[in-house]
Amino acid sequence: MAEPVAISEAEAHVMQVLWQHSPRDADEVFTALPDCVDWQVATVKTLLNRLLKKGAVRAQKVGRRYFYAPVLKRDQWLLQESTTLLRRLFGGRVAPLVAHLNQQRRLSSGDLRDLRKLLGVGTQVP
Amino acid sequence: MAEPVAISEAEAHVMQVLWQHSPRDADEVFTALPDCVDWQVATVKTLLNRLLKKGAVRAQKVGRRYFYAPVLKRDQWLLQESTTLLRRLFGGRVAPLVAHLNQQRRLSSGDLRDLRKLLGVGTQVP
DNA sequence: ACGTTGAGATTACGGTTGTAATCGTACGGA
DNA sequence: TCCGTACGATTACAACCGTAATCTCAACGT
Repeated sequence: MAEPVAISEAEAHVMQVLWQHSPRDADEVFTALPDCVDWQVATVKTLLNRLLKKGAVRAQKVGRRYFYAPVLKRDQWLLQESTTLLRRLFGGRVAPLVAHLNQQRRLSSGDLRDLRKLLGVGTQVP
Repeated sequence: MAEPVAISEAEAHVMQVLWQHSPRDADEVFTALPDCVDWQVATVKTLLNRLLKKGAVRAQKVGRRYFYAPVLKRDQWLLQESTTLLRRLFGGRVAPLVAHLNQQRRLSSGDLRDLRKLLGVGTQVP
């Protein structure tokens, strides 16, 4: 049934690099982290262990070290986080979010174009 | 400058009732909470105090009790939470979120209609 | 004047999170 | 064979969170 594994902010950074490419060992995860994340290796190991305990990643021992791979799927995580936020803030629907962003002038013309394209609005006069 | 006052989940519930109507005292907040939130009055008072300390609400003493009102604006909060999530998950843009929901078949026809209306797609043949 | 009571203030306490340092130990090199 | 080293495992620790109970003191009623 897959209970909703809750991933913290920091843990999510680790997942991101594992989603990018896996399996990877702790050190590889460490070096693959974006520059904006400035941790010690020890921190990465802690997070990997927490993720293991949560069942969000799995580890395979090769020699003396472990290689980690995601168990939680990225799509599942995206959906979970998104719907949680939409529920908390906008009654679970996405249109009010877009409306809000629009009202607050936070939609670029690029955003609008992408959205229109998505919604099949492209069916105009060729 | 208004630093981004961070509101926790539980605190947000309290803010919601204050945004609905304010000022209110602790007891009024307590009774105005939705049924799904099942707290003791003490809990509400704790949260109100934490919000006070964070500067998210302000209190005015009348007789022996305090009446609370939001300082943090709802719109500001909505925008903050939304953009934070969009940044964390979708590179800060909203179209990929909608695309994802769509792919995962999480957009109802009502959602689609609302979105189209919002995006001025309504300009069709009358 | 005094006690009751009800409001806010203080304290509690276990869990999670961010961020590591340190410990223990198995492998590989000398 | 012995030692250093490089990993994972264990431990640390403060802040924040959810969730309250208890304490304290001022005001109201008698």
